[in-house]
Amino acid sequence: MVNENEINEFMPLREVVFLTLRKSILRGELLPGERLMEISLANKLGVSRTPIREAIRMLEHEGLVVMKPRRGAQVAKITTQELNDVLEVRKSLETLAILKACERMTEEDIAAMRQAERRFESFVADKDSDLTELAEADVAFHDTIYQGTKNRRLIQILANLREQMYRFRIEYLKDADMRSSLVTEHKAIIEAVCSRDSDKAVRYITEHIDNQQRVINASIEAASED
Amino acid sequence: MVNENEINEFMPLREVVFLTLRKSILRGELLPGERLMEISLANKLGVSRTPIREAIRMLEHEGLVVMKPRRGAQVAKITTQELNDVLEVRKSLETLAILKACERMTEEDIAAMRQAERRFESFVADKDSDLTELAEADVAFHDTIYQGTKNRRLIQILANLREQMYRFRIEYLKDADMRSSLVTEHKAIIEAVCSRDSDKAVRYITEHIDNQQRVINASIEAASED
DNA sequence: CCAAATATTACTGTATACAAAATATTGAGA
DNA sequence: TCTCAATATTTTGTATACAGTAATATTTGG
Repeated sequence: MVNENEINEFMPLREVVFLTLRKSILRGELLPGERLMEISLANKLGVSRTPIREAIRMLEHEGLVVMKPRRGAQVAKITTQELNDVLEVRKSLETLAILKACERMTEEDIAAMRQAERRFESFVADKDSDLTELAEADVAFHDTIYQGTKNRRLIQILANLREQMYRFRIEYLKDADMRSSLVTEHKAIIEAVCSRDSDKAVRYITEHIDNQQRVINASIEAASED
Repeated sequence: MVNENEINEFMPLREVVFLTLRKSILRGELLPGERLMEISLANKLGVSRTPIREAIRMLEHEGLVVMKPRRGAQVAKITTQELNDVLEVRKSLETLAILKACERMTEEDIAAMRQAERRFESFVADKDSDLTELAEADVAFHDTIYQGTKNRRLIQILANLREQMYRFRIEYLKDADMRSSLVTEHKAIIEAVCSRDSDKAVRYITEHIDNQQRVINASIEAASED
């Protein structure tokens, strides 16, 4: 939709601001509830209020910020309820995605998926790789599946739902055991897709998401005890 | 998300402009490919360019307009491919919705659903009722199911997907036979939900969407022959 | 009369200015 | 010292101004 992510010099400032603010929110640099004040943001980023406001409109529509009437924007708070709502939808759409991927992935698509998995695996093997790299490699792997569905709308919605959970994805990547079991799960998914075995693929992806859900809920429980 | 739809006088102009433009696009008054020029829109709506631009940012993020670099916004074109992409996702999420509705709808929710259906039925019976009323009553019926899921994210995404197809929904309501079969389908869905029979409910809702898909694709075929 | 070069126009992208509203602050009186 | 009102400050919402670029019209040479 908006996002092709190549920051070239012809990209409008609003896009740059949008990407910058979104990254800050998803990485937790801007905390939930924090106010986004236009003038200070404008000063910090060295632009005027106009592109700041337009970026906020985009973030608002994506659900990452909420507008308080006459009080401006603040970073959206995520409740356990909302997170589980997202996961419920996501599980359904991930299932649809893997089904369609089984039907529609070409040999090249499958090669790209294997390639992405190998990359993720190498980051897991490397003890020095940081969480951001790891998370990106995981995203890239799942993206190859999404792309395999050939359904642009599905790709877009899934990418969006994933972003809503970025902060929590980081959590479950901290655990080394979790990482290696992710590799196992990825490989099972790949094999199922390769043999076009949609029943198996659905089973594995469901398990994959369920595992994530468990870890995320546990980490929220832990966090709410602070 | 953005949309609580009560146009009160404290609503920012950007919201009013956003809702106005969206309605125009969905009702086909602004045609696909048509350019949205800021100054003329500003003059027409009696506001300055600022709220127009912010509304365009929201529409852009919703996918209803696309930005051509340095050429501004134009109404997004919908291809058959895109429409079928939307329908594929929608079928999956409608299925999820009816499942969760079976689990979670309260007696009041079910009463509201029956009520909405009766209203739709009376519009169908009335030969004078216009298509817009009919479409709204149909929307209201399905909304009661969405609300029954208690999943705000799901409600929001389904509402959004439905909007993408507004133009085509009108098509299949033109046929009187179609309308009465809609009533039958609605009733079947209600009974399944009432008895918490999720298998049956899923079967009926799938059929419901499949019927829509058939009619819409037929109407697009017909239209593309112009 | 046609084509290329140039001038003009129109529109976007960005910055800034101004008004109204909300919030914070100050000060007077009890 | 506390409370409440008046004032100041901050911040949003909207309008407008200005610059740069792409599209279009115009002119000029062949």
